[in-house]
Amino acid sequence: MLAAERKNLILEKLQDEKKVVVSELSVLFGVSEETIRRDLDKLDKEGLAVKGYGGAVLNENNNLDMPFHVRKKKNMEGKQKIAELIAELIGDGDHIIVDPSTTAVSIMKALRHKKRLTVITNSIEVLVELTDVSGWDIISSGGTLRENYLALVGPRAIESISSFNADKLILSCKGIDLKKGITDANEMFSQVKQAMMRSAAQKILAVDCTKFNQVAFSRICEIPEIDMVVTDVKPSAEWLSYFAEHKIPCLYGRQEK
Amino acid sequence: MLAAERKNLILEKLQDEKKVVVSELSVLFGVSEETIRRDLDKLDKEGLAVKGYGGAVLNENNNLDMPFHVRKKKNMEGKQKIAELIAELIGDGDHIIVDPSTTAVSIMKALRHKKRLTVITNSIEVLVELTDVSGWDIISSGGTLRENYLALVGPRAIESISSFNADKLILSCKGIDLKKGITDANEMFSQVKQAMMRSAAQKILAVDCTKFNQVAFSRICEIPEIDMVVTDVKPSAEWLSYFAEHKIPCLYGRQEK
DNA sequence: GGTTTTTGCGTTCAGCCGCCAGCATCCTGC
DNA sequence: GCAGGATGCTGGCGGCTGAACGCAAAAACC
Repeated sequence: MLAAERKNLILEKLQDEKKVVVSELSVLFGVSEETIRRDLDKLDKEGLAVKGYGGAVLNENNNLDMPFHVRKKKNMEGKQKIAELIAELIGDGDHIIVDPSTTAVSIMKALRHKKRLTVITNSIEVLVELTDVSGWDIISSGGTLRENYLALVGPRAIESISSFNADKLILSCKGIDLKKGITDANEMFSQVKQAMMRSAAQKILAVDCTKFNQVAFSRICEIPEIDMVVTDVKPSAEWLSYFAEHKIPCLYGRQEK
Repeated sequence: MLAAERKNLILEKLQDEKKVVVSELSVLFGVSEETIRRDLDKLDKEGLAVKGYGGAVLNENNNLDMPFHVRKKKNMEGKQKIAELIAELIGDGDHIIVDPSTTAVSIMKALRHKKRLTVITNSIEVLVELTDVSGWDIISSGGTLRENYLALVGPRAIESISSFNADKLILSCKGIDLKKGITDANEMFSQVKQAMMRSAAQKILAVDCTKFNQVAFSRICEIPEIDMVVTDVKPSAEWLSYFAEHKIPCLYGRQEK
């Protein structure tokens, strides 16, 4: 029995049972309790466990803030809430188009238990997220990789998306404004998104609260072209009356403003 | 027993059993423990294992730490060597087609300093690797995501690849055999690779030494259809004479057999 | 044949583990 | 609420085994 191996096994047990007891581990591995305590010390120092009296408990906190996805943390609960709402709108066997956004990735996580979905996307992150689901049809548009984005754009992307007819589009954007409509960071993206809108029967806009009253460079479409809006927090009265007036259903999570 | 071969076997054992013990490996391979330690050292440096007292345990961590599970595989120096050799064959401004493989990812790293390359690929990993290079044209074939692979396949992938005419193809495979030719794991992949061959003027096979005399399920092509072979270690006399006979240049790294 | 790489040997060094003593913490009974 | 016993923690010590290092021999490469 290797020291490192024992440490891994303790960690596994910890993850299964959320806690471990020094005395149990001692007899389980046939080593002294001091040794176990030293192992737990290390796990504690590595931030994987929290040592207490008589044993240790799992440090759950650590699973979420992985070193890399720092930027994705921005308004994670909001995106999570949106994802849950969207998941209720999608049925087994649906054909959906998804654009590139961190919200879209959250939505994919929330859709994992659905069956026989067909997903069409130009987002590399969405593809990566979906590599290990089974029974789905996952289609990547072709296209040119946009520098510093994990997204495919250009005429080839537009052309390939245009050849599909999907049930639903999950659309994201950089800004939504009463006067300027729905806008995105650049023309490449907005052109692809326009193609997506032409290829989907129902267009669902998934935006978190930070996008309201923002204007970005390139217009995707006017607001009434959207069939439904899903967001995390209740929009202002102004927005709600606008949506009501244009008969656009608007779903949102709990908390006010 | 080749050093690299031994290292690969250790890695396999490591992946099977999650841990290896220095003393065991020493008697298993009939080499001294220091030699084993040096091997484990390399595996540790490559991030594949974590060396500890008395042995090493598998490093599962790297599946999670990257934004996407870019799993590194065995024989990293071999792939590195191949990548360096390939880099010398590629000129600024070239149009190249790249298929999905870990070797291809290594090659992309080695090509980073080139200018104005056009890369056409169906590999998601290659796309991710290239998101932050500037001045290149990076084109993704469309297609269906193959479950558990980060690769696009199917008629759409084939169709879009067929619409290009590239200078060079960097081809990988699962097996190369004198009788059975060049083979890959499944039909989906080999069909796409055949399309790639039709779309490229020069076909360069990039394979590490472990692929020689291996036969996989689905044939990609006969060996003479390849224009050049690049590998990490000097192939056997049998292979060298075969290549000479068919006038296929063969580049390789240092060590014997 | 000269050079580079790989391997093995022997010495020195460092990490792992168990034991023990002293201290901190928890628990029970009153 | 508190006292005293029980249990667990900390730190030091020593034995042991594996690790690191330098050097030299051998193999392989050009």
